[in-house]
Amino acid sequence: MNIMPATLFSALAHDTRLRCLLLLAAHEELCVCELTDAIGAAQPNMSRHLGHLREAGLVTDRRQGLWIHYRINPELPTWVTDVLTRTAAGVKGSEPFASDLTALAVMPLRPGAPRCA
Amino acid sequence: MNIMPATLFSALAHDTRLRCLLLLAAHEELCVCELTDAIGAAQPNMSRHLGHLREAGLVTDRRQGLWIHYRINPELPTWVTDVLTRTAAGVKGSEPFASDLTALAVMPLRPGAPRCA
DNA sequence: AGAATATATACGCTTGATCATATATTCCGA
DNA sequence: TCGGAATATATGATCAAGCGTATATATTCT
Repeated sequence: MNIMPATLFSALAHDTRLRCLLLLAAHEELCVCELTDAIGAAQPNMSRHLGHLREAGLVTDRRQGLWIHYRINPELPTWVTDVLTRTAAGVKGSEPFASDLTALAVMPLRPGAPRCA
Repeated sequence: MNIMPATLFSALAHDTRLRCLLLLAAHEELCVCELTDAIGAAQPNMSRHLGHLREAGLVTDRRQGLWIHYRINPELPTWVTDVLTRTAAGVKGSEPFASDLTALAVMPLRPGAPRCA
């Protein structure tokens, strides 16, 4: 698995995408509706940003019924996951990243429940 | 010293700027002509990219006579320098970053000598 | 089959990034 | 004080990023 620095950093350069990645770094796997709800983004925007991350090779997707679950690409080179880890540590407790985690935690209907939010 | 993730990653998202930062990470302090020569960029472009890095707070500049020396801002939060260190380790030996270091090493007239390249 | 839900894509638009060229500024040396 | 070198900035053209709206696709449920 190879990734160009410009590809990585361009992907991280938009807050919506970085917020997605940090949520995924904390939760292993999340579906689009969870990310959309936690971040409060419009659905088409979230879809496009996730597509961006997918094309950059940073995340992988898995369809399960109606939902598509995203996770951080497990084949990323270690330096890339290191960058993500350090960034997560650096922004820990600051907005909007902190709110994203709590918003996800209090989200009422998450997949696995009969109906998604 | 504070820096927003989007600011950092936008700055790193362009190869010319990343190459400058990695050169600076390896050499403590470099003047514009050294960076321009090592990377092979057009002078106005280099100036604008350095201005971008300066406005982002990633580098500081110091004027010494004719030359302006740049260095990585020593007041950066640790997570930012961590990101830079990990990135440098990740791209070590790959192009164009490897060539930049050798190009700088063989540069004939570097400041301190009577005339810059 | 048809309705409902989750996700993705297409289109038009606005905004911002990058570059090439030209010009300005700052400083050195004669 | 004048000329030239190093660096910065302005300008205009081009191109990609991002967004809102609308629409398409896929899957499940009835």
